[in-house]
Amino acid sequence: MKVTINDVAKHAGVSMKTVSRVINKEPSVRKKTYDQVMQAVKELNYQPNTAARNLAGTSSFAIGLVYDNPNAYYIIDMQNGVLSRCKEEGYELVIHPCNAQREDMQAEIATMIKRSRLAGLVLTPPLSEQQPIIDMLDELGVSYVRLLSGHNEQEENARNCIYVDDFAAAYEITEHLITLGHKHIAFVCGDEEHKSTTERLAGYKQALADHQIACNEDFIHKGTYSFESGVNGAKALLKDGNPNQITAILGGNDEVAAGALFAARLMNIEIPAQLSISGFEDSPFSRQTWPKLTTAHQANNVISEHAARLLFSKTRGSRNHDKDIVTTFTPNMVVRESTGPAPR
Amino acid sequence: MKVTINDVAKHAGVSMKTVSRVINKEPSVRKKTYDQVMQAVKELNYQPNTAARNLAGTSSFAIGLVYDNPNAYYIIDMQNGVLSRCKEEGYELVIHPCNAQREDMQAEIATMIKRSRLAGLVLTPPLSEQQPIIDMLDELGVSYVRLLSGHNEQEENARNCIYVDDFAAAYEITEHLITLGHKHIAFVCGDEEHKSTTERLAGYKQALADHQIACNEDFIHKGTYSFESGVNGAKALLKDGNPNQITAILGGNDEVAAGALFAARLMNIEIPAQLSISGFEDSPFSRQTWPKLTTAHQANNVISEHAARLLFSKTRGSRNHDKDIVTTFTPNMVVRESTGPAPR
DNA sequence: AGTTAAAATGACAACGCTGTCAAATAGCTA
DNA sequence: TAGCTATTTGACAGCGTTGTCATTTTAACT
Repeated sequence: MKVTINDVAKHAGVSMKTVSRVINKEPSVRKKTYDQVMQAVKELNYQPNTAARNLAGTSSFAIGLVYDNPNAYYIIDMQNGVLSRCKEEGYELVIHPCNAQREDMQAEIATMIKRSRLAGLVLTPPLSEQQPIIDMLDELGVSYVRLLSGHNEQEENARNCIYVDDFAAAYEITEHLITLGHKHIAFVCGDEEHKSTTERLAGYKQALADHQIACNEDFIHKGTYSFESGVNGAKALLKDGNPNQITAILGGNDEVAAGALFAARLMNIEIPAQLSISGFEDSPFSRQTWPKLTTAHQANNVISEHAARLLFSKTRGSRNHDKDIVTTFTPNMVVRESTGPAPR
Repeated sequence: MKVTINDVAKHAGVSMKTVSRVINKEPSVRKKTYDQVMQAVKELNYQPNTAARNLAGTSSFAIGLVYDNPNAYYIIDMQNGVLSRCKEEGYELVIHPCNAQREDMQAEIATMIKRSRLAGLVLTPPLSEQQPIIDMLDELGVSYVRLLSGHNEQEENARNCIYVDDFAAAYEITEHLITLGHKHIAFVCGDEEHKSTTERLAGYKQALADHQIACNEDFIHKGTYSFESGVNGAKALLKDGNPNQITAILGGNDEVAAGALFAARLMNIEIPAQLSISGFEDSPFSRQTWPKLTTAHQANNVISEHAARLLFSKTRGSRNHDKDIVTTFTPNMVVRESTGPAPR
């Protein structure tokens, strides 16, 4: 029933170690030997025991995905991307949702790493932005890859980062609205402490500046990345009969935009005839509102797959070529029905 | 740096085996000894090595979550529920998304079980409904828990099932609509092969029957559990000026309902003034539409936590008491703004 | 105090694999 | 063909736990 490496070795007429070499794709195994072993593996339907490999080997065959993010779509995409890479490499994925608020979060992560002897970690925002965590990981000597908002700064410490250029995306969307004739464009920010918020806001401001549109601080509403925040933000911006004559709202993400859409509906405002609204991220969500959201497509599963790729390239003896790993992703604008020409 | 069980043993002045007993909460350890060991564990900050435990022990410290479901909210909730239980028990969770379409799915699952020597499996619908998979698991001798639509039938093989009573929930929602005066109530089904579809449809029919309302097969639209299907379903049901005078639509789930909402909007139908729409599952989604959806709340994280609980109660020497494990959950109706009195 | 059963603890060999290092073989050159 | 190096293979000892079973300690009796 249970097939061990020893069985395979006997069946192929070689030593256990040679089988091990084949399994691990180590070099210096003659083609003929390799084939013999593979044949035996197939015939016996041998499955290497992960626990034993983890225990005996230098590094384990598991990586971790750590997140503190309430957005289900985001997480699932991230997870799937990393998972697909793991499958490819024969690694296991240990997922670890956590709460940045909690005091013991760091200790918890450290515990997990030790217990599972993780080979590496993929960190998603906003955790990836927290220096204390990074410091702890460095101290523990675990390799990790951070998903960050921004663009590759060519810095030394950028080696283990994957960037999403939110600045560029926000710039593009804002410019799109400007081209449509909008002059009073508001922005409902996501969580202040997320770097994506800063980046998106900066892109928005830059686009305004480049088109000689003064940036009115009243047009910027501070909020969080949630539907409710979108509702409140839009309500606040448009209250008292929209004195600022806002004709477009940029949502911090799709949920915020959906919230703004919701608020607009409550106020009997026609979208996009009277008000344009755009989102961010292109979650499935943005296709399930009415009207559908203009947004910036961010292929989270691809991004996270590359994160895992990068991690593996560092973990193992760089068998992978770093060359084909993209480290900066720029979301593309997707124009749908929620944005239109500015009303006059 | 690395603390082993041996270090703890020395520090506490006992044998390795005794430390092991403490770690595993085995009986027959004197309180005094127990305290000594725990103290040493704390002082040295000892973390048991999962790989070694998996290798040496009879069963491993990992369970698997297998799913084939595109619904991100559903998966995340399920995952979180199982994960919280795992954390409690010191287990790891191996997640395994898969595609029921693929030929090699079964082999893949078997491989995963063998590689990781999983202690058990949690199966979510629709995979949990597929007999071939169940047979394979039985053959492999792995313990598992199935999440199913239906109610506990007290059958022998129901021992490892957690039920969600979709029948009752559909009945409740339909009755709610009937009470509001609706007589022409349509149903947009989810995927035909999902048991939840059958159950929900049956509940709907039963409610109609109990209230002497004839069931018109034209009111039943076969579709899938997707937004698009909701759009298409509603369009089909209401086309040509709504000849059937449908005043309410029951969506197969929240996404379908949101799709119906979308379609209604396209047709300039007021919700709920002209048409009531209700969903199913109470995903975050249902609170982010306009108007918010009436739906049936299904606490997926609680449900899955109980699934894990049940699994652990079977896996280990029934240290857990089966008694406090709920095996049938009935979703509660949540009335929001998408349903209202029937127009006259 | 002496006997016996029950409870608590410990010694030691697995678990299935990989790292280390030594041995064997192959591929050269002279 | 001997002599040498580079390549390929194998023997064996761990990795950090737990299972088995023997041993010691405690408790509960005469």
